[in-house]
Amino acid sequence: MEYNFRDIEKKWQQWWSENKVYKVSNDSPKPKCYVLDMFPYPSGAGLHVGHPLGYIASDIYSRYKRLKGFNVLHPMGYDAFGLPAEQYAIEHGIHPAVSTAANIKNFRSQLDKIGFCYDWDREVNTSKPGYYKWTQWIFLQLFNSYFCHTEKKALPISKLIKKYEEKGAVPKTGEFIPGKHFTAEQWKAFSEKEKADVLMRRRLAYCGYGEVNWCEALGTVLANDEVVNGVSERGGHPVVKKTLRQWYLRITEYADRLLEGLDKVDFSDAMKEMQTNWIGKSTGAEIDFKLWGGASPLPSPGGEEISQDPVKEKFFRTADSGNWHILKKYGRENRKDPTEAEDILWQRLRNNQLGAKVRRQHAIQGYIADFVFLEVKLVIEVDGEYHNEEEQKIYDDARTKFLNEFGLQLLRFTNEEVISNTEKVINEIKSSIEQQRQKFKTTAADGELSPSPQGEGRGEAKLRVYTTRPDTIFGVDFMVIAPEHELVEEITTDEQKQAVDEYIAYVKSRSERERMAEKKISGVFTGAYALNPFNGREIPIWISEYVLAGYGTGAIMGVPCGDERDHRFAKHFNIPITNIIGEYYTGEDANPTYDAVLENSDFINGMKMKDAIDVVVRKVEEMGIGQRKVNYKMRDAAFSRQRYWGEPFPIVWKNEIAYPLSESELPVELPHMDDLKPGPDAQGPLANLTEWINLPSPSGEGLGVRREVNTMPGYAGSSWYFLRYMDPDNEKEFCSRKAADYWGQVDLYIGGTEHAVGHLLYSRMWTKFLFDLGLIEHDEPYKRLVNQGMIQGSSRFAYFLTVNYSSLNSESKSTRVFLSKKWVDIIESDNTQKFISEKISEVLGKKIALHHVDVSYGEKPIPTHVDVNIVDGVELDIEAFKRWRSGEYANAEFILEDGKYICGVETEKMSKSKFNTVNPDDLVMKYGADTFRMYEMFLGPVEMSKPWDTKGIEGVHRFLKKFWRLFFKESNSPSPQGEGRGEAFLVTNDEPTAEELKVLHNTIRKIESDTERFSFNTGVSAFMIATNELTDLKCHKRKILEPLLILLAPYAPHISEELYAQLRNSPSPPGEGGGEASILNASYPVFEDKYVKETTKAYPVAINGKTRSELTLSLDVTQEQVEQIVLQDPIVQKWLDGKTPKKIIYVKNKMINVVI
RNA sequence: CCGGAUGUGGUGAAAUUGGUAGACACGUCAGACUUAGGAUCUGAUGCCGUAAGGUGUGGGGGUUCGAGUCCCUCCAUCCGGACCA
Repeated sequence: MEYNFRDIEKKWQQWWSENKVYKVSNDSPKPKCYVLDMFPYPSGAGLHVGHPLGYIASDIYSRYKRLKGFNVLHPMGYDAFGLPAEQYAIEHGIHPAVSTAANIKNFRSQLDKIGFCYDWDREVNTSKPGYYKWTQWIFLQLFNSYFCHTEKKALPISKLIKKYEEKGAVPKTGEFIPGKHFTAEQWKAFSEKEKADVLMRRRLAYCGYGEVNWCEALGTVLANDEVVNGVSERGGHPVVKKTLRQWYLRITEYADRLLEGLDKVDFSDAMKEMQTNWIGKSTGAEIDFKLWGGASPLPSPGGEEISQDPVKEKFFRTADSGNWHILKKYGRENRKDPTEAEDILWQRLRNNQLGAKVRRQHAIQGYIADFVFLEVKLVIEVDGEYHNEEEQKIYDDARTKFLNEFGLQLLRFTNEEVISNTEKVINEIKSSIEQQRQKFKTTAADGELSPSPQGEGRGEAKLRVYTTRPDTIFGVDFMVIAPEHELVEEITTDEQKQAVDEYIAYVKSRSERERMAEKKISGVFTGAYALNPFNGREIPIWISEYVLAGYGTGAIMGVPCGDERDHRFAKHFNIPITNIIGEYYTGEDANPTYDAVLENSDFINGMKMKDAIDVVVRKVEEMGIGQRKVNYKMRDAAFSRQRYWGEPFPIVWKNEIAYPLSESELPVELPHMDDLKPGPDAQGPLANLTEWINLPSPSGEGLGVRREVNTMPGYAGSSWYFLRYMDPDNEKEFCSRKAADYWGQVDLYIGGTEHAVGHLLYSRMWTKFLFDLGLIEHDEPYKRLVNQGMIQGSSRFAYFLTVNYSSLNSESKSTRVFLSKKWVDIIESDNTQKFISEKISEVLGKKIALHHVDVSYGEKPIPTHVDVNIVDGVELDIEAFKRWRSGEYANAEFILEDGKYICGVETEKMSKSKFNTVNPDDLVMKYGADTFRMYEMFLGPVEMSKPWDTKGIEGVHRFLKKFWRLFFKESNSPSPQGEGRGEAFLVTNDEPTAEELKVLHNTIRKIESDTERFSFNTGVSAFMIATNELTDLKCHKRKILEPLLILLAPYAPHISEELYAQLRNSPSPPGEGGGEASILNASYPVFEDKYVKETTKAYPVAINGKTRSELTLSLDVTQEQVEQIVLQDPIVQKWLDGKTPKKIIYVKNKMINVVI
């Protein structure tokens, strides 16, 4: 009887499905085991052979654990929301719901063919309301929670409100900063809007502002990888950064716990390192540097006294050289100090008292305004008595003009006005704010939440940097600020303005990715200087894209002798380098050492760098110019997308305040839309659905309640799906506590490293959050993580030259001539084109009498991808190639080698466009699922990336056939169908020999340990070895084959199930309820040491480390005995050549080495 | 650029703790059986060499009786870098 895998696999897949053999119960006396594959996105391209790699590994493991007596949860489902479906809809007019459903259907049918043991009754789909209701529900919990820094966990926001009502938000130590801190009384006086804004600063899901890649031409926001060289991938339109209101998850609050949690999980060190780096915790200090105008003092015009305050000095110097009166202005200010009037006004304006945030003494384009409401562009000036002075008037007018040019409204009061008629002044300011607000249609929320790296409520002109190396403070030779830094505009001098503007424009056109990937050093000098607070040294301030706005303060101090990037920067721009680390710095390369003894470093001279760090930080804190600071590279996770195909937010807006919907209003279903074009003002498509957006006001006031139109990102649904599998149909909860407690953590999670920092961190955070709320009992979702390698494509290339020729009786023609690889290599190396040209003439000449042939000399053969499915190894199926691509190459000519066309080979990413994808369906059809599964495993270690080559699959298929022949004699003559086993069945009930038992038990040990440690490739090879050995021994004994079959069942379930049934003398599947007859419920064979014990060992005998001989010795020989035996060995004697060995090394059970 | 990983025959790979490098397969070559072979079986196969032998795990250096494995250094390739999932 032959191994008819098609019938066998079909039969058993059907039987498994009909009998629901993979259905898993949440209630079992067996120990539980949760094996999970990373959530697949059902892409339109379907599965290629790379995808199932991890699924097969986890399937083998699941089946293995089941045989070992575990209740195994092994589910599968779909991360069905996502950008590709939306993009497909825009391009092809197919609704995402439709294409996604079709993709899922295809996906499922592909999976089914491979014979996985998923419990399909637990399938989940993130785009179904029954699922995303709970995604929205969890979002609401995040929205309604804050992170308590004392308890280091999430708590309900109601607790925070209570705290504010009772105690306000006052600092335990340090100064009370208006705008940041407030008293309980102030809290109570806040408007609803103000309260909402304050709370928004703490919610775990919050609204803020963020930059996106905006493409005006496409009217849409683009993903980073949709932007190439500053233009959109589709269409090549320009892309710029645009600031939009966005939702965020405050994952940064969990940074420390995400780091600590890594100690509790079994992830690879590489994975832990990647997450650690991503979180990027660093300890350092923030240090303020005062701004300074320039290196050499300008001659003092008119004998005016020059300010001693470098801050103000700076603005004098950066002004137009003709503006000598500005000096006067700052001279005046310098004398003035905060006036009584200013103080009065400040007390009335600060802290949002007029519904807008105010800054005092804030620098704008080289001017320092007394008060500025940035959000409404309103400037308040309080003047002394000297505004009648002629020149001051000129200046004031010029200034007003200037401010107007920048769209700033200026309001001017005298000191007396403010002091004597404060209310009037306040009212005037109030109405101006209103006017301005109308004018700009901005909201209070805009200004409130815009980042303010300068510190709240204080407009002093200083540059705050973050550094992890405060010890290098005296090695600072320049400052670098991010191009987006708030100070850029303010500090840039007129001379440098053009250069800076050009540079900013250049940076704006680049993606963050490109900025970080850029090798070339770029930057521009602002013209401004900062002062080193310790020695007063002037430090030039530069702008460069290698400093990112989002990290630290968006400004760094450049220490070229100690930092590689700073060093390159200094070299490139010829900035002199200060050496503070003596001979540690060679002048060639930076040395980031911590061990050097500091030089040129004032009060820390002679100190070791690592010791100096603390000294400097303390000094900085003492001086009040900065503080110790822990920083994280990780940023809060952007949680909204300007897209259609995602979860709608359960949020409505009223008067610019976000209100959560109640649980009873969930799910907020995604409304149907036919046209998915973007909404106005960079909003997502949902913004076009007026009737959906606008809701009647709950209090009956009519209009004004609008739905949130953003949708959630792809990782929303996938951040908690592992919990839904535990209780997929629960309509009352996202997952019952009972189910969550029963299944607990995922015991084994398999997926690619591409999720290392995205999905894995988010889902870990959500788990911690749900844990904080007391909804689940684990705060780490995945106990053990295995990363599968990527299967790359092995592309095949054909090479052609375009040849022009003419025959004697017709006009000239042009044709493509494909050259086999050999000729291509010859052309590339020897340049023997004449030879090739003759070949071409020869080929063409067979058909027509040639008159003239013209090969474009100097042109190399052009490689073109060939579909790997029409190439056998490297040999091209020319006939198939001619039919390929609707006959594009039907008329091409071929120059062969040995009658074959040999293709070139290159390893690339597997993708349709490279014609190197291999569909598992085809392989399953040709060789069967069992062969396919085992071959995928046989390719190499699961964790390793490797190129796919279908060639080797034959070997695995041969193995299964050989294995089959241990049970059945394959007859050459076809036997009548349905006859079942007859005399062809070879299995006997004879007692096995010691040798046979040794083979079996060696295999049990090997397979068990290999499966346990995911070494499936060596596992497959162990099956091959066992089968080869048993074939040699002509072993057909039940007592050997049945345990072997159980070992094989996780790897090749179909053939095992069939042979198991045959062994049980039941040629057809057991009937209903006959589950115990299935191999799935067999018990795993137990390894017994006694069958594999050895008494002797063939030792390699090495002379000076080189193996020269072999001696078989008993395992219990002593060193003396070994020396004696070894010295008598003729080969050893030959190598000794009469000499006495210096030493004989004998390692029991390993080797013997004779040292001469 | 930053971070991670990987480099072993013609190919995929094995060598679990520093101890016989290349198991198991693919491919290739030779042979057997056969009307036939893209079936099956047998043998050979890292490289140089008729052989003895030499040489060999990306390159260079080191530790060791002994290094694919440990250390230093250089190089190459692949993956990820926050709106692809």
